[in-house]
Amino acid sequence: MTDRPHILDDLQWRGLLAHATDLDALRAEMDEGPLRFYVGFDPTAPSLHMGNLLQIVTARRLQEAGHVPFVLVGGATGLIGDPRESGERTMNPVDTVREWVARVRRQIEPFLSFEGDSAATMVDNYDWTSRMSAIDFLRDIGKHFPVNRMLAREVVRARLESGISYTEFSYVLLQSLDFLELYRTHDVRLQFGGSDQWGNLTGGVELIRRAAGGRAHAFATPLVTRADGTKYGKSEGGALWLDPEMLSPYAFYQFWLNVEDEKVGELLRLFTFLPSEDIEVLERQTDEKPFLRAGQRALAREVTAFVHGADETTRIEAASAALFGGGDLQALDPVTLDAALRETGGAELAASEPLPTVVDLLVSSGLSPSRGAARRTVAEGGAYLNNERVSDPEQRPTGGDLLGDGWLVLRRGKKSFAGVRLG
RNA sequence: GGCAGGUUGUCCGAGCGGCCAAUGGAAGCGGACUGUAAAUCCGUCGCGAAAGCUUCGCAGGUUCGAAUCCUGCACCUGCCA
Repeated sequence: MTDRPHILDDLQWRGLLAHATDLDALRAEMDEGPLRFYVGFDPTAPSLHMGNLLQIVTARRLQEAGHVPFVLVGGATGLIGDPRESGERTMNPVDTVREWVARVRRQIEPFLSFEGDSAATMVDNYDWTSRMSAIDFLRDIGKHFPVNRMLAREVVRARLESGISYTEFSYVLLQSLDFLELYRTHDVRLQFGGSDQWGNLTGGVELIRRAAGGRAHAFATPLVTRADGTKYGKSEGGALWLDPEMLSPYAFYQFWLNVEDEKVGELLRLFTFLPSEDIEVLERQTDEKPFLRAGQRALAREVTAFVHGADETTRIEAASAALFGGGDLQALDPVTLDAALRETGGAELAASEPLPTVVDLLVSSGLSPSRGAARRTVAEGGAYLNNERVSDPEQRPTGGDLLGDGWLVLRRGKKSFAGVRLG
């Protein structure tokens, strides 16, 4: 191992410390030896997404620096719901939450090491929360939370007008209880999370101080936004899911590849494990020759490889090169073409005579949500068959249009490809 | 429990008996310019080839005709108890 910077300096340099409790004190504790830390994920969906990925990557950085992760999946908190400004959440059915807990656990496992000196531990707050009686909860936990302070929290204040249930209002107590529990049973002394969690994080630190007379630490990672300040993490058709069933690795890669120039450096720092020297070189390249998209390429490669694996990433890069290379699709060898179109997704149709119209193909490939939308796309000049613009919605490909072993390459707009295979 | 106000398309938000598939904004989508970037400009934006069909919290009703009026129900907000 080369002489790496101190983990806190690295996190700082990467811009991961948006808020933090006393960093000098935290550093002193870290320097005494491995520190046990925790980060939690509530099962609010069947898959984790970009925002959670930042926490996972951060946990991994800390683990690689020798500290010991406790990953909490919120089987209990997921049943309650963290208040958000947009309004009261609909409570998810118990069975659904239980299933999501299992899925999220499985999803996290590959990203951390569960063996060796700094082996991670997976915990579920349902284990201790469900056993607690309402009396104990109110006496032992509730007593430490002044309501006037709770009311002063930003989310809560935002919700006082529109309304907030007691259920969501109590959320911070549960998350604070988690920290206290892990502090007591496993000597966990650091929690981090997204900056929207800052109130919940400090709630736990405060509770440990009041209830156990202990000292704990917390830091929050920044909210990742687009250059114009709007929220990130949207890809075509929804959130940037980590589950390959919910968002294809190809689409995941494309998301990172299309990041704005202004954000490349920031995202490289936050999400990749590249050393600072490499990132600085990429930042300079992006600045001087943005059209080469060196930063975006590295970012997309690194993050996709972390989430979906190096082999898959190599295939995606080859697919992207084939489809966006500007070359003649006819000239591509069938194996490359076949591999590329498998990455983009699409459809497999039974060969029929005559072949379906372009409109039908756009719909069956998933590129257009309805036939009306597909017709519109054609009318707007945004439909392409084998990279040639189509002007007649009723146009039907012929046998001569089939590439490789029976593929048609559909494209909507500049960058949405889909392969339709007739077999 | 009482009184008042609210529930409109992905979101915000107009409409208050026919001219409403429903003004406007945002998001989305397509085109132009570029670098598979941003910004900008233009177009588009329920389903259907069309006839037409389904939408304005839910269920009924009045009317030739309802998002618009009436009744009941659900949920939300405020004031009172």
